[in-house]
Parts: sequence; structure tokens; C-alpha cells
Amino acid sequence: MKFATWNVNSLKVRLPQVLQWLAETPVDVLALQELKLDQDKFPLAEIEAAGYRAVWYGQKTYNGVALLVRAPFEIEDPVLGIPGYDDPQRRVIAATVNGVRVIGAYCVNGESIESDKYVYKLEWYARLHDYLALEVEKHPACVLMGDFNIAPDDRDVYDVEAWRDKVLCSVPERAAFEGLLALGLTDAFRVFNQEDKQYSWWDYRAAMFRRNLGLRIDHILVTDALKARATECVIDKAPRKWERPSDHAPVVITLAD
DNA sequence: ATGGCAGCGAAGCGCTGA
Repeated sequence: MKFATWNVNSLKVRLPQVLQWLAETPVDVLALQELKLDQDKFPLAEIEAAGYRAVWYGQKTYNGVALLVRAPFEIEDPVLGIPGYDDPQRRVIAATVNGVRVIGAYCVNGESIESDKYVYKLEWYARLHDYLALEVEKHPACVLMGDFNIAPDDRDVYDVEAWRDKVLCSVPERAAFEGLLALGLTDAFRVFNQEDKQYSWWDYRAAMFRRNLGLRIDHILVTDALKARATECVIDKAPRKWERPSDHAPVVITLAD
């Protein structure tokens, strides 16, 4: 099986790219973030025509997440949001696919470490941690993938000094990321690639993509049962080169049956 | 090595993102 995550920065704008990418890369599950569209605006017909099923949790203008599941795989036990956390921002979605519990997340950005949004980010991560603890306990085969808005390590940052203690790189954020790993999860990309300069996001400005100046903030975390099945995990930079791209690239994991 | 972009909703700019 193949699973992927992609922050599309507006599904309305990026639907053609998503459909093209799926045609070329027919993953079994694609987690999408930043749909930026209301629950009743989801382009289900186009996605079904491409051979996918979907569950989504949208809101107007901001946030919004979805799981696209390649037929005939079925979407089992979908859950929208983090149960028990009354978060007005729609950032989390889960379902079971072919025996694997899949959780897609658009984690809080935080704006800056001085911002109230940064406080919300750390609180939100604590809620995600507690939710994941329950999910991992229930589902030995569990994957959490999405836009984490955290660069876990200095290797994941194009300019370490400029970003030191800045949002996405601060010590408390990295501790929150490590807290997820402490639940028994592994950053799948780093199982296969220890290099620096491996980014998943590049700012639209200043030709940052062309110069490969970015951050690795989109991740796939897997439990040991899935880690043992993983044969590859890569960042697909190709769609970042297309016309009118998302500023994020998809991350793809391949699992043996 | 960010000013510079992009999307949205609204309105001809401000907010947000990362």
C-alpha cells in the first residue's frame, strides 16, 4: 500500500493538480490539508470520478482536512476532529483503511513564539498527543500524517541561525514533536534518508524553491508494525514545479503487504 | 538566505500562512 500527505493550500484552486498527481501516483490513501472550503463545497464528484472515496472536514476560508481512499478500499470508522476537544478549527480526520488506522492532521502554525496562536499551538499539540496515545493503543497499525508545522531537527531547516528559536523550530515545538514519537511512533522519512536539505515546503517568495531553501514540516509518523512494513518514504517535489503549485510537496510512504 | 507570494473574503486591502 501507499499513503501520502499533501497540504494543497486551497482544494478549490488545487483540484486539477491533485487529480493529475493521483493519476500519476495512485496512492491508496491521500491525506489533504488546508482545503479552505466549507463542508458542503467539497468536490466529491470529481474525486469519485478519479476512482477515490473521501471523507472530509471542511470550514470556510481556513483549515480543513480530508482523506481520499482509492476504491475498492473502504473508509471505515471515520472520526472528524479530536473527540472531546471542542476546537472550532477543523484540523484532524481519521479513518481505518484496509486494517490501518489513518489520522490526517493540519497542525497549528503558531505565527510567532510571542503570539497567542503559539499558545494555542502547544495546547493543541497536547490534545493531539493524548488522542494519539489512545489511537496507538487501540490500533497497532497506525499512521499519523500531515502538515505538522514543525521542523523536527536543524537538518530540516535551510538557515539554522535565522530560524533558531523561531516558530516551527522552537524548543517547545520540537519537544511536542518528540512527545508524539515517545508514543512509539517513528518519523518514516528519516528511516530511509538522513540527508539535510530535504524539504517539504518552500515559501512562494524569493525563488525559494528554485534555490531549495525550505523546511521539512510535512511528516508521516508510523507505529512499529507499519515501520516494519515500510520500504520507502519520499518527498515528491515534482508537483511543486507545476503551474500554480501548492507551496508544499506531497510525502509518500510505501508499505509491503 | 523574506520585501518580493498566494488564497480568501471582502472590497480596491487586511488577514493568514510558514
